[in-house]
Amino acid sequence: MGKKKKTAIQPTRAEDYPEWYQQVIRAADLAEVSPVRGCMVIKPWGYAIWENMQKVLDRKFKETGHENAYFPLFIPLRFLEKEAEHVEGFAKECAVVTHHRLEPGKKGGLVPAAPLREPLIVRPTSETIIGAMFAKWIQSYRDLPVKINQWSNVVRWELRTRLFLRTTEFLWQEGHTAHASSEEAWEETRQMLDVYADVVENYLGIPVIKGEKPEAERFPGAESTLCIEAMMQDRKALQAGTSHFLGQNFSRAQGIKFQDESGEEVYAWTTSWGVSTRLVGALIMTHSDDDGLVLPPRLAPKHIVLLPVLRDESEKSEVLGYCSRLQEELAQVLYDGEPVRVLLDDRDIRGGEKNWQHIKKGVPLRAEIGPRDIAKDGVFLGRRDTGKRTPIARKELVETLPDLLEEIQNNLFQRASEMRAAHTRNIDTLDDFRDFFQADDADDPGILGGFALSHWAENGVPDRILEELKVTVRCIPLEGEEESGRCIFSGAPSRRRVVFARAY
RNA sequence: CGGGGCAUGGCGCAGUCUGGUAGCGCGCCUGCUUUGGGAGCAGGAAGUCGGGGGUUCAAAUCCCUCUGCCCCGACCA
Repeated sequence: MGKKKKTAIQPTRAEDYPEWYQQVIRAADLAEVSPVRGCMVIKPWGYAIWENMQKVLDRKFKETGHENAYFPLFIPLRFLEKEAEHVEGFAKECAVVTHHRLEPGKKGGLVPAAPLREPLIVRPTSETIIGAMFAKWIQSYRDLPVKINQWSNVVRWELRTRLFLRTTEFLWQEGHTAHASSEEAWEETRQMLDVYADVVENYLGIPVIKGEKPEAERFPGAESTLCIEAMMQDRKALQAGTSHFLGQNFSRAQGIKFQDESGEEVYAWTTSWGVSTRLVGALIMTHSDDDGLVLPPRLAPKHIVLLPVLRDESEKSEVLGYCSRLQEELAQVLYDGEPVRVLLDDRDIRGGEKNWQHIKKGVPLRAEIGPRDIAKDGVFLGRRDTGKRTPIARKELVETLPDLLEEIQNNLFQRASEMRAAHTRNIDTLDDFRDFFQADDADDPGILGGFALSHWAENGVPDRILEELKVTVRCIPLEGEEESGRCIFSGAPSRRRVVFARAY
């Protein structure tokens, strides 16, 4: 009997994936549930990851001509009522503010007093309030396009929450733009999807499929919803970002109109697009292993942690001196256009314990530095992605650090791509489809399927087999070759395969 | 909103059926010994047992009631 290898996270992914996810978050100290229903507290290590995402996204928004602004948290009820589909889509999950004062209650405590004349909705998304402002700002075709982004929090009263993936309040950015023509708005919608795909693939290291949502999954009020879909390690799909072409639906509802070059009054074409702290969840579920979080270097709050090996007092000052000189030296090195982020962890706790903490937090590189290493003017370097640990000379470390970090970055993307490829199949019959999503897999109990690429024709009728298997159409891919075939459910003609999966 | 469960030191739990001095593991603090992959031993701090009411000589335990949370379903970035 071989002893089971001890993992830092228990249970393992194979044993209980949802519980593993929670434990990774706890072990990496990313976030925890708050005393407030459905809301999380994002702790410094988790927030630093989000800040790094924000930084790169914000830069790309500005490079594509967008400006940041800020709109109110509260939306008057009547604003939301203007777009019928939109109201219906969000009505069930809104937090509503009905009072503006607290008074001592008769039985003690405090009770709401002073009802508001009109209830205020805590924004679930800001199309309506931003649209109302756009209507004021836009009069002439010369005022267009208007391209605004807002970094904010939103509230959706979800019935079931999971840290980062779905919480009552979450952080996100929402882009809102208005254009003079349909073509230009479409171009914007598509451009921002490309920006998202770029950031998610090249910074988060998560391969995505760009696609369009089928009608049933569209954003309420949108004419088209584009999305990027990623496969998590339990082979479920996670929607990582969306970009909506809103047509003239919202501009009609909110009176966003302008005079065109011929003097005619016409409605603007609008878009909206967003990504949220859910990306942190995607990051966790894509790269982490049974020892905890694994971070892609481009987003890691720290690239390398220096771990002094302190055996006794006499060596302490020499070791710490070497470490802080190395810290300064490494901080001069540039990676991804910025100084390498080095942490010197000189806390007075045991070396093994300390080492494991950084493994669980996903720091890409760990350098153990003791008298033996210093004698050779080097460090003992551990890679989080591969688990390899080897001695390396200080000079070589300093010279190759950017390449090494980039290699880790690429390796993670590569690994995730291979994982996705291994669980993506073309499927052409109903039997195969059913097997794919429900056959027993001895290697991964409870983890089934993946992405099934099958022909499908949208007919508005929910399919019983899909409901039974809990599978949905994740997207109709935008890229890749068309191929004529027949819908595996209805037999109706189809021009391309779509992505089916279980989803978060 | 339907169905099921739970509430006991910071975290995870036992104890409740059968009422009788508040327990365990982890974590935390102190000391000694250790130290190149999650240390060992010894000592210590920390709980009005979710709130309110009742039964009883006596309630974490029995009864009533309220509140909160979790799981399954519906909703869902």
